[in-house]
Parts: sequence; C-alpha cells; structure tokens
Amino acid sequence: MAILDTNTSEASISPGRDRILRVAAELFLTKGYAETSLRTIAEAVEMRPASIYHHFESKDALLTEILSIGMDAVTTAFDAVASELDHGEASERERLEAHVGGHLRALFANHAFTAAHVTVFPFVPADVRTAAVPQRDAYEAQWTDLLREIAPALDNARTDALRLTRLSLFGAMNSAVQWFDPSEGSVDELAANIVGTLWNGLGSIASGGTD
Amino acid sequence: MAILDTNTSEASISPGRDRILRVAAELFLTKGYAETSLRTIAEAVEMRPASIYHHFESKDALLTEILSIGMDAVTTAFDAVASELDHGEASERERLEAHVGGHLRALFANHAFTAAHVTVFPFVPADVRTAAVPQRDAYEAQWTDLLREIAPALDNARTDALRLTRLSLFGAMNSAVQWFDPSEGSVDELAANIVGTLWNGLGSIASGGTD
DNA sequence: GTCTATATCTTGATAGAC
DNA sequence: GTCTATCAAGATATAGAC
Repeated sequence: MAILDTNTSEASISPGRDRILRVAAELFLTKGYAETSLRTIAEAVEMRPASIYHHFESKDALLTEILSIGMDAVTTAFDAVASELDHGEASERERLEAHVGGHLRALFANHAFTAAHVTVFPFVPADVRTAAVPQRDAYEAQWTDLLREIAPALDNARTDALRLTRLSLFGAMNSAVQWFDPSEGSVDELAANIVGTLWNGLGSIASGGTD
Repeated sequence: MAILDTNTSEASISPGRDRILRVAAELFLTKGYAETSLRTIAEAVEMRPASIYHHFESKDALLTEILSIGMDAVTTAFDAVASELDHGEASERERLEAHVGGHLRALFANHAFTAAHVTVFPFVPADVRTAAVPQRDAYEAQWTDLLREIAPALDNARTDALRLTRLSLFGAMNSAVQWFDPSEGSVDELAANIVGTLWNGLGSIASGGTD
C-alpha cells in the first residue's frame, strides 16, 4: 500500500498512476493543495482532467496517497538505520547522527512526497488529515523512543523536555526542505551540522566561552 | 504602516478594518489562504462579502497587510530586546536566550499574524510574496548579525554553518506555532528549553556521557 | 460604510462515446 | 484508459442604491 519506487528514472515512467502521483506531489508542494487545480495537474501530465478520475477517486484521495508515500519513505529509512545500528556498538551521539542523517536523506530522496507533510499538511481537508495521522503518530513514537534511550534525563513530566526536544529537532530538520538545496551541499554535511550543534551546543564555540 | 495594536481587548474592537484583519488572519492560519473564501471571512465578521472591498482592495491586499503586521511584531520585539541588552553586561548565552524569548513571545502574542509567515507564506501568490520579502530579509539579517557576534566560529564560508545554524534555529522556534500551546506552558520555559539544548547540547545530558 | 444583486470565471466531478 | 462535453457549485470582484 502506497508503495512507489521514487528512484526509477523519469524517462522510463509510463503515463498513468505513478506519473500523476509524482507530478501532483511536486505541484502541491510548490503551489499548495487548494491552489493546484486538477486541470493544472492534467496539463502537466498531458492528460484531460477527466482521465485523472480513472486512477483516483477524488483530488483528496490523490493527496492522501501522496502523504502516505511520504511517511512510508521516512519510516522505512528509520527502520533501516535502526537495524544497521543493531549490529554494532554505536555511541549515543553516533546513533542520533545516523538517524538524523537517515531522516534527512529520506526527506530529500523523496522530496515532494515528504515535504508535503511539512508545508501542505497543516491545511489538508479533514478527511485527508484523519487518514494521515496514524502513520505520522507512529513515526513520532519511534523518535520519542529513540530520544528517551539517548537522553533519559529528558523524560521529565514536569518540563515536558522530551516532547519539546523532539518537536524542536523535527522543526529544525523538516524546515530544511524549504531552504536546503542538495545540489549545493551534501545532506550528510547538513546532518553533521545539525547534530554537531545539537550535541555539543553553541556554548562550546561561543566567543565568550561556555559561560 | 501596518500597525495594529493586537493587545486591545477583543470586546472593544469596533467592526471594520481591524476586525477584518484579525479574523482573516485567524482563518488563513487555521484553514489556509486559498481555502478561506471572502464569504467565510465576511460571515465571521458579520458583514456581506462586498463590504470587505471597502476596506481592502483585494483578498491579496488583505493578506499582504496581515503578513506585514506579523513582521512588524517580531522586528519590534527584536529591537526592544537589543536596546534593553545594550545597557547591561549580558553574556553570550544570556543575549541569545533574551532574543529567543523575545521572538517566541512576539510569535505567540500576535499569533495569527506571525504564524501566517510560517505556514501560509510558502503558498502565497507571487505579488504578495514580493511585497513581504524585504521585511523578512531584514529580520533575517538581524539574526545573522546576532549569531555572528555570539559565535564567530560559525562564520565559515566553506561549511556555511552560520546560515545553517540560523535556519535550524528558526525552524525550531517557528515550528512551535504549530505545536506549543501557551495556555499549557509558559513561553519563557519554552525559550529556556530551546536555548538550554542549543547552548549546552544534548551531549551534556546523554546517557553515555559527552562522548 | 454597508447593503443587494450580479457579472465572470474557475473549480471538482460526472456521463457516456470510443 | 483516454477522450469530449458539460454540470452545479463556489470563487473574486464590481455596480450602484441607501
């Protein structure tokens, strides 16, 4: 369900379902969901608007599947990193950096599908939101568990630090889809920078020392 | 230009311009710009759609002014913090925390106007974007200068660390408009948490030590 | 400054031929 | 599986009375 090999070269894609998904995801991301009409999508895939309805029940159903593909991508990446780490003896910091790197690589490898969760999601229709929430919650839970293992001291009900830290980290990572250009710098360097700052703190390099 | 006292109590607001601005900002934030029709706005302010056009030239003009009010709020807050710090002998960390706190307080005190810059901005029409960009750039420049003073080591053209750090920090702070509820926790505590992690690093509290 | 009434356009979606 | 043709609803915006 909601599987799409986003690495297949563009030229080999035959017109149809996959093509519509890719093109629509790109348009929703750049122009917005409500701002993108089915006519615009149809034009971009060189079809008539009515033909879209042979592949998708409605515009909402199309968006629902795009969001599902995006969550599959980051969830799969998380699991892959976790099973890779399972064999070695990684330090806390190495684990964090591996997962941040995995998340960011998945984000940019499936850019239109994952980025839609960052920018488009806040405004999706209620039924689309309802369909997407379980997958999102499950992925958030994976990160909550990870952060708790890495830094148990965060797990303080009074300060809510675990939740705040997770959401701030998500905010920092996910905002990158709006300003980071993988063609101008490596995603791994971005991950190293984010984790470097997050782990050691700005205090370690501040002009006035660690205070 | 684009001045609106957002602290005036709701009851004392007479119908008209200000009311439209507040209500429209709230609707754009929760439902999205394209998803919110002038009919919906008119209904919420208990007017007919045509009456909106007496106060605003177009729907785009209404959004443009909302975004401008939002930037005024955070810019004013930044300047206020800066001039306050000017008198004392604040440490690097204290300066950062004061500005993060100022940004977050301004964010939540003018929530609908500032949050629109986070969630609505990516999809605004081209002319609205063009009008909003100079104010946004100016505010970003203030933060770039601040971070350079606090941590000059970031200013490395090769790693682009200054820019990455600023954008990650913005990502973390601004994402809070989507998940932080000021009625359930103080904004100052949120600021302290973000700066605490950013300054000292997760390494200082990790289960395996600082590595 | 707000109203009624309406022009004009675009939207998501459907029917049915091929 | 794609097409032509079209519907019904909703969009922004305007004209002009009060």
